[in-house]
Amino acid sequence: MGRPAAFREPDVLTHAMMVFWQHGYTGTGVRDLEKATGLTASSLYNRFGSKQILFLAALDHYINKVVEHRIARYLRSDDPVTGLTRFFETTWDYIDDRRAPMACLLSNSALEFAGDRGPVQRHIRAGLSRLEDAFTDCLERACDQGALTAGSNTRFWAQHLLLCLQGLLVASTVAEDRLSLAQHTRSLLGALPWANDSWIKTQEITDGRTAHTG
Amino acid sequence: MGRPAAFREPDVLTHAMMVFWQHGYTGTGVRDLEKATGLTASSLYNRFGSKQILFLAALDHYINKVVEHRIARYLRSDDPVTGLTRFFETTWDYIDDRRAPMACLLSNSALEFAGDRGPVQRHIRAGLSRLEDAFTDCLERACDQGALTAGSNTRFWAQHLLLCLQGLLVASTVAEDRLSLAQHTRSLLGALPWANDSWIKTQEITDGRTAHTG
DNA sequence: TCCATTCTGTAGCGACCGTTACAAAATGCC
DNA sequence: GGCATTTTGTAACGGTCGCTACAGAATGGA
Repeated sequence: MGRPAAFREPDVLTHAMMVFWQHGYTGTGVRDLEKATGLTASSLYNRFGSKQILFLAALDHYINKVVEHRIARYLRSDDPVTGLTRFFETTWDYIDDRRAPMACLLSNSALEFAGDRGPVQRHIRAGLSRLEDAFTDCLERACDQGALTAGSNTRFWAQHLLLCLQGLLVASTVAEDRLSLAQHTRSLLGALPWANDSWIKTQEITDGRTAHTG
Repeated sequence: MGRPAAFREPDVLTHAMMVFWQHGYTGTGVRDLEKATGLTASSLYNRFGSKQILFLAALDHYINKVVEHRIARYLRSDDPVTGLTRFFETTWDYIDDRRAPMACLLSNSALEFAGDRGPVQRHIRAGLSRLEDAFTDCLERACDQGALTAGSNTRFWAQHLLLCLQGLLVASTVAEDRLSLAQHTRSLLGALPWANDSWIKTQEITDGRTAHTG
């Protein structure tokens, strides 16, 4: 009972997420959140209690929507190798759109709350773990298909990919050309324990050359 | 002529740098800068003109002192391979000291000013270029010594190391154990085009095992 | 219809933001 | 000692910060 809310919470979280993504936690004011969501501070506080809690909800929303969507689309695709490659390649798809948020809300928040030991860090870690698990699954399937050498430590390499991904995200915010990003992505993926020359073959299919060795 | 300043600018920049490093640009208030430097806002504004300009000066100070010091100590050491390894390994030296600033002022600022196209991004790029050049030099010398395969694209691999370093820095802010950081550092460096088994040999000297393949 | 409950809009709280005006203090030069 | 010049400390500016008190609006249940 009581007066029904005039908004749908997922929409509010999506808008809040975008603002936090673009301007960071500290850089986002409650007035910005009012504009982005179309709600008044009253409603926001009535529903979420504080800016910090709203931020945590937006973080979770990011994990459940953005991250999970990319996992489902690329890392769980039928072809794990191509999916993995596409996952990385699409990381900087919006790099030229200055109005689009940059990099990844998780990485951005990780650095902004670097000294923190509170709930924010815990939520970030949860999101990164989800990615790590998805990478592991993907690599497991690549193993099963014989693309990776049998018995590879998929958990380790998943962590490794996650670490490299974060580097790629930071680099993408200062990169002046996207070509070099693509080349470095090849290198990162090339470091995995590929079986035979399955990696090279995949690369030849994708664009017909390997760029950097010489 | 005129009244002499009661401070040495390098000291002021060092203190300002530390605060920005820990709390970011937006997260640092002028009152924080007053406390950290021991100066009043009057003096700060009289000398630097604005918080933004002071930040840029602190960024340059970081590049000229912190980054340059690490370059000189590790990347220009007599043994380029060991130097490179130590450079990475010492990245998370202060990870357990909660009062120490986290990660790297350049990476932190890169993400905080991700959407920016102004002077901040230019200063960051300048600092990263300095690192890239130092990596290139270091790899060149590794080539000359026969540790890397002759004719390797050192510029590319330097950029690659820079990218991986940034990933390592982000990861170090959320890492719960430093052991895995060390293992991933081995992987990152192991992806370089080492000649023969010079890399393996170096690793055996350092700690007697390679951790993750299995 | 009246009530309890929940949500919304207005208006404003005290605190802090980056910045500045202004006068006193400290120097070199005459 | 005066004077021009620069730095320093005090005090405060208008604006924004996160947040909230409060009254009105909208519901379901009695």
